[in-house]
Amino acid sequence: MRHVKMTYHNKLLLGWYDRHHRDLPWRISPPMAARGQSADPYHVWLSEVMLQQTTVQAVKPYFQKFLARWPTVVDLANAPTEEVMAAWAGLGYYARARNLKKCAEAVAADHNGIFPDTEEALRALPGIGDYTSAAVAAIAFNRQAAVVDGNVERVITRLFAITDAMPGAKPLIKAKVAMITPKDRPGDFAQAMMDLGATICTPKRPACVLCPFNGECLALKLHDPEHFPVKAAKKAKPVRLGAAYIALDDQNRILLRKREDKGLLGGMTEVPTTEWTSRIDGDHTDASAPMAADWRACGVITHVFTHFELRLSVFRADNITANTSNHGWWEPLANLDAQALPTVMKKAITQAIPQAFTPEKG
DNA sequence: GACGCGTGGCG
DNA sequence: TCGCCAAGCGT
Repeated sequence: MRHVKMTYHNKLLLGWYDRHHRDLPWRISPPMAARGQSADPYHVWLSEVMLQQTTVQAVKPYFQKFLARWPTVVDLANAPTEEVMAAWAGLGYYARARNLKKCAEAVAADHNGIFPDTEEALRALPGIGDYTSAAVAAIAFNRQAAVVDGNVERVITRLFAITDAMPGAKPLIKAKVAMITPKDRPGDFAQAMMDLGATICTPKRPACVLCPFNGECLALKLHDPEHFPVKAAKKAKPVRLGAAYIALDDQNRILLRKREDKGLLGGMTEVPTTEWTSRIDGDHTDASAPMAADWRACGVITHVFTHFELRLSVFRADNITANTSNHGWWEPLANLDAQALPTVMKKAITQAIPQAFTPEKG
């Protein structure tokens, strides 16, 4: 009885998916899929890592850029880490880029440049967790893996009206997904569930009237789909303060440094800053600057990270004698676009030098 | 299990 | 305006 019901779910969902197929750069065309082709594992893996906690819109240009520059996983494995970090700059969660490089190196060195085709073997690679291993196994290798991301969690908790709070409900959700994942077209099933969550079963104001499950959904029967999934209240975001120093020499070069490989913005490039503390220690001007100079205040920029809000006072000084710094390097302003500068650093530099960066096109 | 970890878009 | 949050992973 239950098996018959779930088969019905699959038909509803895959029917909807075939009618609403989204043309994304990492997917193969429906005619190719109909011929039994699967997407390139390298493309699937690269897109899935980029899509971790990141919107399709933001990922598209980065995916195209990476694929054009490093057409195969071996090309990526052989690339200089600094170039990979610079190409990732702006996309966020930079540990993903560090692990992306490590994963490519592992595939090249330990798997002959060929991605392993099982969920378990994929799960052992750097940066590949429960979600990504299942997604790559299902989408690239046609494995019957239970793919659970934030979209699927939302769809499943609504479909079955699961009232257990997150993240405690994850095992139950995984079990439900495993129960309804078909042996036939598991990759399409996974992508259909995620597309449904992204376009119909949205966090706010879901379009239930258009949903293929609207005759089955228990949360809709309760007239409260927005109530699912149940989540615990979040903590308040603390504020941290600091100062950033835009140092320019007489050749129009700016002083840059590389951050430690671990932690916040790990491995990325920055301008000199003070520590980011919960209160102002000293006046955050000349005393905390990287060198003595005629520092001029340029205003304050605010940047919100995952777990705190940062307010940076920006200072600028010109015509500095370059050898007065004993760490970092002096980079011509014309080369700023090619640096591994995270968005918060671009904001600080732009505050002091409005025309520092070339606007992105497309 | 809880926390650290970016960014940009949207209502 | 501003809080929410998006195809999670590592520790």
